[in-house]
Amino acid sequence: MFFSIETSGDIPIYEQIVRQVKLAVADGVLSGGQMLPSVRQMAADLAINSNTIARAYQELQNDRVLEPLRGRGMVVRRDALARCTKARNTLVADGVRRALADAIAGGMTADELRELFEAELVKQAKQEKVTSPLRAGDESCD
Amino acid sequence: MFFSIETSGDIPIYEQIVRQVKLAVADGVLSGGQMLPSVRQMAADLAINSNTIARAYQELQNDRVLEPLRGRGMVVRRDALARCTKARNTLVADGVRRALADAIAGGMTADELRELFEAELVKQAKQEKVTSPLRAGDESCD
Amino acid sequence: MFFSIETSGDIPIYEQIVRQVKLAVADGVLSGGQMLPSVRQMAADLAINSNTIARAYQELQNDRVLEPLRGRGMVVRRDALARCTKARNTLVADGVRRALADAIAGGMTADELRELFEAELVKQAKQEKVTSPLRAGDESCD
Amino acid sequence: MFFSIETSGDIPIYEQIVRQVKLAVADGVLSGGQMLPSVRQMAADLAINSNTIARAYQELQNDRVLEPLRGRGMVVRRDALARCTKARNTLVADGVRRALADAIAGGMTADELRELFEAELVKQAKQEKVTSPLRAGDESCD
DNA sequence: GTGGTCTAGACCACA
DNA sequence: GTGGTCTAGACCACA
Repeated sequence: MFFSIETSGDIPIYEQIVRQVKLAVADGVLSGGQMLPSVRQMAADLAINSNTIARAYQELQNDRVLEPLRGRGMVVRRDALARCTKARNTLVADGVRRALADAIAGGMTADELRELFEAELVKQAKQEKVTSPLRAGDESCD
Repeated sequence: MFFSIETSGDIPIYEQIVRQVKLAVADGVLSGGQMLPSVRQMAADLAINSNTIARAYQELQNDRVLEPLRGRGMVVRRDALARCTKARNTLVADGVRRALADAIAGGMTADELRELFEAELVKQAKQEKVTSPLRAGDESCD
Repeated sequence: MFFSIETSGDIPIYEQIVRQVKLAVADGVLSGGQMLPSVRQMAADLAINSNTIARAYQELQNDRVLEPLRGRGMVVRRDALARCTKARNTLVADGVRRALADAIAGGMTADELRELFEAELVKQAKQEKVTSPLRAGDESCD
Repeated sequence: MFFSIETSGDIPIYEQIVRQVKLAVADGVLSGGQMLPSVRQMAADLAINSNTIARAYQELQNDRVLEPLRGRGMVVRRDALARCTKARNTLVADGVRRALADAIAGGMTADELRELFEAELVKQAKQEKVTSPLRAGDESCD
């Protein structure tokens, strides 16, 4: 479990955690039945107040991604994958939609947009290679 | 100038105005020398606190998109187009970048992403035809 | 807006508020477009910490019952009625279901249950008459 | 004795056990003089911390449903039936009462409530036939 | 004025 | 040990 939290920046900490957990489940990095670090543990790891972690866990419970095992901690629900994949899709689609709306309102053409999209896609794909251990050594110059 | 403001939702009102003005300039709907409605006028039109409009205008002035016309209101600067086009590009690119980052973190493949992107693109292009006054009367059945 | 909060008892305060708001909307006492007391106001009225109220409002926002009017406060959403009616129905059905399950597991017969149900129903109906100002003076002996 | 325990969900495990024992006694499935599995046995069967079982047994002893048989475990008291029937009645009545209170607060009419109640009753009665060993083989198509 | 976030710290029930 | 709730109080952006 690796979370990267930005304490400055406009997204609330608990939201960052919620989003990262959901994306990790969608990605398969986190799967059904797996336990999450305890509230206190994670608070210590991230140097964040435990109330903030508790709030994130609470929200993940409301969203039926986690379930409590009484007295033992929080687990990823067996049926969380479908839900998180769906959440990821709407999250991404919403982002794309908003960006497109701005682009069109600003007079960008479809072709300019496609170009921009592909450029960002290869940029991130390249970065992904560097980050992920899977194909290390494979990446071209940066 | 038609603005559409959402008083619910997560984007501050003043920021919605700033963005819409910049995009309108980038699009060519607003061009150099054109005047904007007075703070009072716009506040009345949008049923919004005039401080909020004032703040938006202030930010647009800081960003050198508008300039005050001594006691007669705000005008779009002659040199605003290039600046707004640039602003639009980074705005869109940032949106795309964030969406891509989420998508990749959530395990979406490049192909799934391209598909989603194209789907949203045609959706918005279609809507654009209906909305925009440019080719009114041209659109086929919906 | 009348809320009755029990600070002792096993239901969290913020949950009590959430439930009462939803039921009030379902009942029609609270309707779309109506504003709720500000967080601070309600905290003062109920003599409860404002964080607790904020948490309730937050949950009501997540459940799409309330929406924020930036800088002005929280309003009941126009489409909240249907949602709250549904929430009420599942809330009540769940309660009934659990009670029935216990009853059956404990060997109660259907007829005993019906009797108990009707008894409680008239009891509460009577109390309702007393509480509600509509038909005061109408109630029989208690 | 078959218990079904939910480790997620809002009811404490020890309380689930207490309730299920009482209901079993009220139902006649468990009767006076009958022995319960030892704390260890039951903890092993249910894959649950033995402290939790011990706590449930303790509470059942306090409520005079079980009594210790000097070093040989716990037995159902001869006089437990009446007590458990009463407990069952108040348990069910409380549940019904709470559900009714919510229903009325939410503006449900008495008739809607009766309909809902009857619907749940037949649902559970049907399920009961399938579940219970009493009339296995008797149920019609589902 | 409005709501939202975060912290520090207390206290609780539960396993 | 686990999570959950609540308080007091600070700080923030926004209208």
